[in-house]
Amino acid sequence: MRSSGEFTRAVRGGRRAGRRTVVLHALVPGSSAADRPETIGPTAVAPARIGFVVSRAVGPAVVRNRVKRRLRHIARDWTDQFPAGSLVVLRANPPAGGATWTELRDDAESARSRLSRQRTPTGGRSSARTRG
RNA sequence: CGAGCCGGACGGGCGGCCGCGUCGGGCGGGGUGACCCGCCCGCCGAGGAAAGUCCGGACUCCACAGGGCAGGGUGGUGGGUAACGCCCACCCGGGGUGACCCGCGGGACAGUGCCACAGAGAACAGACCGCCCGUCCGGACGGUCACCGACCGUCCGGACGGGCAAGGGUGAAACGGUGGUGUAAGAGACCACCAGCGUGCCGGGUGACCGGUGCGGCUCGGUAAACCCCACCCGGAGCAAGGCCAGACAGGGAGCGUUCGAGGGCUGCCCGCCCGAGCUCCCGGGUAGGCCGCUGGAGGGCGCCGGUGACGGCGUCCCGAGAUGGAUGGCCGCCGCCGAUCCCGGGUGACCGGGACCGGCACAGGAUCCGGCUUACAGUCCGGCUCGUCCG
Repeated sequence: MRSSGEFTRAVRGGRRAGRRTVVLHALVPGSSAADRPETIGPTAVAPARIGFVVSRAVGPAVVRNRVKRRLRHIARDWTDQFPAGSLVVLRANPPAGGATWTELRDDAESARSRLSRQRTPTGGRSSARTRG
């Protein structure tokens, strides 16, 4: 995600799951009439898109860049974990600057499984645990 | 060997797997086209401070970048440089035994302001204690008169009048210092030397200034990161500069004005100059996308020459980030350095050598590009120099 409008819509209109180091927002299309899936071409639907928010409260530039790179690494395979057209925002809390790699990964994956499990289209809850 | 001063360099290394960004090549796709997208392969991919954004430039636009006032900056001298508030050398002042270090280092007889507390007195200053002289009072001792008492002399204490500023004490600072003459006691009151101020001459230096010598009045505080004065410098904005393209919409109303000039620009004002037919406000609507600028430059390494040096000249070789929600992340192996624990060997011992395992390895991330400054920083290496001790 690149535009600030998309970030605002995802953070304000989406579901939220908070952990110590990160907060995850996910806006899934179809939940309301205003959030129709964006279309590219006549039939294809855009895949889920992800954005990151790392504020100055996390730390100086070196720390912020490292946190953002780690979050990007974690979220590499998340596009097929959310329905097409979803807007997903992964935001870092201030403790993320001092967290280790495993702490950050576990928090982010925990938040993701919480949101993506409840949004499985078939309603099945056992098949959503695809972590690892 | 110990303590220390100055300068310079580095700031983890090698390798494997997955992933990311630019560029080049290949294949495929979209589009009339400019161009864009996907996959594969290859090369490359953060710093000495990339930081703070404090100075100086290059570059871009403002027509030229004019004069005065205001404003800002700099402040020993000479040089280096594209330029600087930077660097080098020297001068002066201060500190250190020394190598060296520190200095926002013009002007306080152009003017104005301010100097707290303490202290007697703080800027044409002042007399608390004190020193000296005189008068008076009291006391002690001695002398004279045969005694009480009186008078005279010496000493002590007090009051009053006057002289003094040497000594004590206060302070960051007390209107020169030392010695002498002088005096009732004293004082640049006078004398010698010294310090300081002003001024003349001689010598050295491009210069700041230094050395020597004569004269003068005798001493004349500090603060200009207080106003101010003097000299010199400074046009404004900044890569979101600026340029090209694509795309979209929808206009309506009011006011001022078209050479008798609205409105702009040149800095804040004035003068002077230039552009000039649109400009301002209200209501309503649309867009905020792409490309260029964009990285080879006052660039770096080495050698020679000039210069005390900063630096300059010549020759030769090398150049391998250009993102735009902003590319460096994840996992692993070996080595290096530091710290704790344990084991083995040597030694009476401080300790030395070897091994195992655990933990740690700083400060910090480009955004137009350079030259500086400042600040942060685990640790390592190199060179030069000083002082002390011991040995020869």
